Amino acid sequence: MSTAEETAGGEIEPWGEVTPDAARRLLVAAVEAFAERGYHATTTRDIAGRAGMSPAALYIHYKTKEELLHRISRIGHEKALDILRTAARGEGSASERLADAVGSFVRWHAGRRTTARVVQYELDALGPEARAEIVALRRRCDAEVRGIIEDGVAAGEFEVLDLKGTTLAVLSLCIDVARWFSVHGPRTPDEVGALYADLVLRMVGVKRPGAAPMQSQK
Amino acid sequence: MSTAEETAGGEIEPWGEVTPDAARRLLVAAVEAFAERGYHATTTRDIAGRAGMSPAALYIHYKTKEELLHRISRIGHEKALDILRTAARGEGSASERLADAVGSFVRWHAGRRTTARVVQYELDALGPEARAEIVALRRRCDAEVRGIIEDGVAAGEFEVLDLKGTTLAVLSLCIDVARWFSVHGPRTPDEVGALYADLVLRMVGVKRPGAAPMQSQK
DNA sequence: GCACGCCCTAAGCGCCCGCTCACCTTCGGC
DNA sequence: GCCGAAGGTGAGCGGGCGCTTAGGGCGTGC
Repeated sequence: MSTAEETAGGEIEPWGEVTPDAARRLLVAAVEAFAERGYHATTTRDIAGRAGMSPAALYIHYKTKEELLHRISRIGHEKALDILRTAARGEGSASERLADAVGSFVRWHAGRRTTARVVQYELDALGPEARAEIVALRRRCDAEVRGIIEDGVAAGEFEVLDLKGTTLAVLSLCIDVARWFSVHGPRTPDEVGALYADLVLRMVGVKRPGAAPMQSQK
Repeated sequence: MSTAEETAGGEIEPWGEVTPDAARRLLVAAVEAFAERGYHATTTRDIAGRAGMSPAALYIHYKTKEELLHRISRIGHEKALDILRTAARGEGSASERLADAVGSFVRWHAGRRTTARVVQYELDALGPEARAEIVALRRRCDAEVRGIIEDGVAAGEFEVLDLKGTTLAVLSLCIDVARWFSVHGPRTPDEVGALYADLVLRMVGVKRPGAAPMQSQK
């Protein structure tokens, strides 16, 4: 694999699946620009400039500016769904799987904040068809989390009054990390993940969430 | 007061303080447009059109499009701060005040979703000075919530491991309501407020949050 | 009854947007 | 060494943007 699929942390290199190289550089530039300024405030000239190309080069690899956003959104949502699905289908109790899901989901939103910001907050800039495709992926994310909580209720581990509302709140809490998290802030993605896993276990009524929590880094 | 300061619910009519009438209509139109499409995707022609005026009329009352956003943001944040301050300085235990703060804050984000969306998500479109002013208001909101949680910890009602992190998460949870809430959805603002008050009490470690919860409307 | 000041409009300026087009370079295959 | 495809560039088009300006109704004071 010449495109460096694996990083030191064992994580798959993001955007590794996008080829050729020029198309990937444009896409990465677009993610940065969209995250900083928002889709509508970003110009195609800015994207091309960040990728070290002329404005016209963008249109060799992408039909429109919206196609860039669509591709980013789909890849990002597939990654998010993958994270939640892996945690949901893992071994362990519902409490462990929920903590794992929230922890890794939050780590992704904090660590890959630029991508997450675009993925979670620029949805409305897509046209109706593209939007519908992405919304379907989001519903599958919701179903994964709801499944874990249902398991916990069935097993008597959790105590929730409103299954759908609680699921919505848990996902909402995680997603909003992309809005406020800053690399210059006092917390690492791991720390936020651990904090949020604990908070979510409390939300679903686990008695002693701190008994064997995910370890904070410091 | 000829401008209908009070509504049936006893709530102050929003934007009642904005005069003259034409300026208020333009501001309300801008709130709707910004909430629907985002600040950058909204044109001054669209705002003026919604207010039933020509594009030039906007500039009689506002110097720039950004001044509209600034005014909306300041008024909205002052309202949000007022809601939290009222709850924080009320009577009752820390649990009751926290439930009250979260409940009313969430009701505002759901019931006045268009305003809240602009206020919470279009901050980055402001210039540096205006942005700094709004950020200061946000910090005061944070301080109000943190104060209640501190009180609860001191009184032995709450059990939190990370005061600042928990405060951040509580506010984040409430704010994100503006992103997902829909008037076409199955929940009323009151119901979401009650649900969230319960979830937040659980997050801070209150043992039996449902013992005397805020009543749902139905 | 008429001059004045307050709102508002029609028209349009200068700019920059998304996107296109004609042309140029590079490079592997034979 | 020539050729065509792939991938790039410079210039620029049509249009919509934020905002300005000259001037028109119209209620009000006297």
